[in-house]
Amino acid sequence: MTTLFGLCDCNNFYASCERVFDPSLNGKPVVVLSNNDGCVIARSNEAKALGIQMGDPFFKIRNLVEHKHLHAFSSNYVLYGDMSDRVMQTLSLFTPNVEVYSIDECFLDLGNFYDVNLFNYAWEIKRTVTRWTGIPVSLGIAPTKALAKVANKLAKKSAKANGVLVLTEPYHIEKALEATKIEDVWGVGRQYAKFLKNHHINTALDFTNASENWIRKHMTVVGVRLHKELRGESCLELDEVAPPKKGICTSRSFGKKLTTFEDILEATASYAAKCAKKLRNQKSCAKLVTVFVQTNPFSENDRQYYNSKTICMPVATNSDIELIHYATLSLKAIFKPHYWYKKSGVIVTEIVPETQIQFDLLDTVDRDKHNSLMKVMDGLTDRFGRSKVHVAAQGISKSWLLKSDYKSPCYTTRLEDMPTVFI
DNA sequence: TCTGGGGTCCTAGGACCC
DNA sequence: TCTGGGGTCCTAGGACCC
Repeated sequence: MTTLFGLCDCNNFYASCERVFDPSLNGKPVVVLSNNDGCVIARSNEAKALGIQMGDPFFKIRNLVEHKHLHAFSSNYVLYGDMSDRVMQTLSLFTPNVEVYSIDECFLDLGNFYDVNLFNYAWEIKRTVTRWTGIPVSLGIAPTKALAKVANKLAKKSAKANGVLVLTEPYHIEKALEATKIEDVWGVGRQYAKFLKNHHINTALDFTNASENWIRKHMTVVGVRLHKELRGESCLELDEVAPPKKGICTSRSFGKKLTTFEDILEATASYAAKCAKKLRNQKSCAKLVTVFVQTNPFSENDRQYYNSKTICMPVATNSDIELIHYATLSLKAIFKPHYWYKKSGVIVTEIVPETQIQFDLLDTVDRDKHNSLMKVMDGLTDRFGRSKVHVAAQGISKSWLLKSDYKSPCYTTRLEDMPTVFI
């Protein structure tokens, strides 16, 4: 069977989302910042042209806001998630089999489309997505996922391709591999790129010409899979249904350095509640909860500390109340006074479906009561917005809150102005 | 002053068992 | 004191992705 994959990805996705709702930003340099307005995580083409790099700390480029009319936005994930759904829904009209690979990327199974004019079809997809959602996209089509990635990258880079590239002819595939630097290949990160270049493998084409045994020896079976994929042998299938997550993590840097147990507990309790909500969304429970804390590694004058503690809970749970309880115990075990803390996080693992929980004979928790309480809380959250109802440990001072000074309005959602309720 | 967050997969090595 | 092979499970660490 001959395989054929499309990879559609949104150009400069977060920056494009901000533009959809404020067209006056078109043609101007735009960046979107990470949580806490820490560093740059998305750039419009104009921002790239100013020399701004992915991951640049915002404080180092802040001067460009004034001097180069740079527009900077705090990240607004609710908006981006919503726009992502619209793009994915539009794409799924063009083939029944799609894999949402990330918030801004989607693989399309085009295995049944060999007899249509792929070039025209690709353009139809691109035009429709842009017309219906306002988000510009690029589309690469090729016989394997890794080659579709190559095609997508060139589609974006080449002025001639202008956002669409179909790679089905061996000659075109070879030319594309030759034009792709090894560090730009999907699955080749910084370490492998350095290693491969030391062995005179500078392009994707060089990589396909290396021996499989040599690659297995130095890059494990993952490298071998990539080798096959780039040579046109499809090894990676389309994963239409996302498998349930094996671990869920919520962690943030604080808006400022914290030192008291109470402040850090408030933040950590909130992260525990977020993990519980993520678990409920995927209808599962977790048995292990890990809490970590750390100081700011960039503050060279501060004494540094990192520690984590994992607790195995008696029964797997997805209740805010229980997770906060055990997260608190974990935090108590690792918290040390007189440090300036910058970040904490909660990780839940050993995740099982809600319906397959091992109960404990000595369990004293009224689980039915917890479950119905969580249902009520989720219902209120859905109606009135996030953080309107929560467990008291999450506190009201919120001195740990993230900085988010440049956030755009919630264009696609509306949060009612309701008072916060504690339980 | 100010440097993100959330994931996956693979391997090597140690502990332990028969 | 010396001697073997094979299996499983767990963990830490390293690589990668967006």
